[in-house]
Amino acid sequence: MTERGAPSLIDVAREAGVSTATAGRALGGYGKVSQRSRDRVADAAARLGYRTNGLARSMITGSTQTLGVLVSDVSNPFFATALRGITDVTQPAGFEVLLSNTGGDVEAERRAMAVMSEKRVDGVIVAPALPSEGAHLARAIDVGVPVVLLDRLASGVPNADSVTIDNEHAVAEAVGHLVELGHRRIGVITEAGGDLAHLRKGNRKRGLLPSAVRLRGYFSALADAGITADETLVGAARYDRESAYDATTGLLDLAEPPTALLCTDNVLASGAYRAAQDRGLRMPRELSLIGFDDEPWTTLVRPGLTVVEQPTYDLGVRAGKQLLDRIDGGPGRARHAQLQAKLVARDSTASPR
Amino acid sequence: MTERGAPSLIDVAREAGVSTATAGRALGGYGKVSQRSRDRVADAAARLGYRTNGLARSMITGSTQTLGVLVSDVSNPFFATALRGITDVTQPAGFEVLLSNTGGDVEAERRAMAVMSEKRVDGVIVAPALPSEGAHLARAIDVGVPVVLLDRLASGVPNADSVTIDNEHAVAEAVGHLVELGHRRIGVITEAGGDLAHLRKGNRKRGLLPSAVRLRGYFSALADAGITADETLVGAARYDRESAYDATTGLLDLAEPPTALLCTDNVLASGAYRAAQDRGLRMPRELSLIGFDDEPWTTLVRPGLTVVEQPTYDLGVRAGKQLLDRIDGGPGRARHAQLQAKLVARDSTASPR
DNA sequence: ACCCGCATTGAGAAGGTTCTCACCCAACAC
DNA sequence: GTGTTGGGTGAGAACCTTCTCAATGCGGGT
Repeated sequence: MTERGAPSLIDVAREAGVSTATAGRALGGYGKVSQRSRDRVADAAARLGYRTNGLARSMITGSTQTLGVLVSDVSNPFFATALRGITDVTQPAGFEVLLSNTGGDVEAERRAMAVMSEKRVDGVIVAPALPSEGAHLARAIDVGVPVVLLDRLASGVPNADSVTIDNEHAVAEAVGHLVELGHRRIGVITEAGGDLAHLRKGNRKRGLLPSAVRLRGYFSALADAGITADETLVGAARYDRESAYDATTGLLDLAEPPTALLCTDNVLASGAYRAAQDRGLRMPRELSLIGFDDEPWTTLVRPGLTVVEQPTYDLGVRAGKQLLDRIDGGPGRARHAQLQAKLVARDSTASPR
Repeated sequence: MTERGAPSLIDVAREAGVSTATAGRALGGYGKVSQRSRDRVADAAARLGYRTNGLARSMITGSTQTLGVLVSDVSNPFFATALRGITDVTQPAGFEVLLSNTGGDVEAERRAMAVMSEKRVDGVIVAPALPSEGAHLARAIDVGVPVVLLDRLASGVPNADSVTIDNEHAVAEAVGHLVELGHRRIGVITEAGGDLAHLRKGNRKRGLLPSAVRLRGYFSALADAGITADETLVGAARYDRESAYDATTGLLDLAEPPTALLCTDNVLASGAYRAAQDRGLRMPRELSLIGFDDEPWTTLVRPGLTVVEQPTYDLGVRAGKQLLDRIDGGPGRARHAQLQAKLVARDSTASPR
């Protein structure tokens, strides 16, 4: 049926009766070719079913027209949406996306980075699994692969561009909203556990997951409002709904439970929402709840969930654009873009009783 | 800073004092190399910061260890989840995924397929945007690129493997559930418009979108239950929530409105749910509603939505496995896997008043 | 008749790896 | 001593394109 071994430029050239140089020029759209030759080559190529060998081309041109994207989980709506933003801006520019799922494992991320590098991608967008570890990213930049950080700043990677959300401001707005409504006991459900004292002291943003930045933003927003933070109101959860459910239940069981709850993430928010529902708590009268990141369900649910809406799609778009710019412009001073989230007040927040 | 032009195998060989052949063997893990040579080469490579050039390797081995994935929208949870299934099974096997968003446009899909082909991917998984058009897929198979169809069967591609959901059975179960509860006027909200008479007559599955297959399943399930279908109960919508909202409102405005509603998709289901809520209809007492495809919100909402749960993640896993098998085993008779969906009864369905 | 400029073309190198094949040398059997 | 194995090695081809550079043909000016 089909001859194994696709026809090469040499075959096309022979069929058209020209040299491979001319055939290449005609098909590749570079250099000068007479109309006559162009036609004959095009004919021959069509006849043989010729497909350019991108590998050979990339080898000589030094460009693969391919970008690497490294995220921990594509099935997470946040990353899926950002990814869509990336492809929407890079595909029209002629770039394809090589996707890698790191599953949140730094070692996997390191390997993936090496593979990207071997495959000679023209650049990489990465949401570092563990922002404290950036050595492998720095190495990539050293060998000439542009890197754009997405959603989180890794430490030890001074030359990487970044596109992130202004989490501190976002949380400040959310806390401000609650304070304005009259809340004083404001709890938080967060994925970021660990040493709270240490977290509250530091002020660097590099090396922290967004949830940690948000948690710190929560503390400083409380301070700004003149409220002394109560660390028992910090509900630490793993990154899943059930865990958030339990953490929420824990806070509501306190002798003096919070009158409002801020979730640093949408997955956690769904768990918290559920916990409040199951307890028969009337939102917003008996509990105010704020989620992070907008999603379809937040408007479907009764009461509708007040959320901090992240410009997730734009995050991807900006990262894609930034990478294209960097590929085009070559190395230089790193650029850091920070997008603003905005509070969308719905019916899950109100003044406490 | 960094010397432009990465070190090549030649450099490593010189540094290690061996031939390029030996250096290649040591680093590539093929052929025989003495321990002594292996060590010296490894040292030299580390010293120079050598990275294998995957392009050159692929050119000679004929394998890129890369798979193409073509979907209409990665940000759609369905595709995002399936994609996760794909990567989870193909990455451990040493394959990377080249992703392309077709946006549901056949022309874009055609172009993407050409690019994949030029980049010499080892195989492709595709959810055809327009199942009636399969010529470009058939062409890929002809030139030796294995193709696995995901979620929908394209016509004119006899040699492609496929992994799909048994939509007919899934819908039959949903309709059966409603009939059993006593419903006779069962409406449907669907993305598949067009010629109903023609659709009801045919019985091929190729060339139809899942929503069309489901709509046909709806008709035959009604027939099986001895209910004569009323085509005014078919609410045709575009593929978005607002349109589903309107279609639902339309059905509920009928002189004899349906007592139960089946949605052929989760996006449509969210619109329908909203419409019922806004009308003040008490579910399930005044209206029973069934969605398609499970998602977090369906359990968050009150009443919880009864759904037909698709094994979306598994769909991806199976497609990935099938493609690996095909790459491994070479061409042969096409294999078609069909996964079963299952009805998950929650609180949005009950007997009509 | 001669030379110049211009448009087009072709031969061959380059890009970096793996594969083929011949060769070397030590070890071992007869 | 000769023949035979076999591990280890290296030279060079092969993969397929783009790039470089020299060469060709031709019209027009002198």
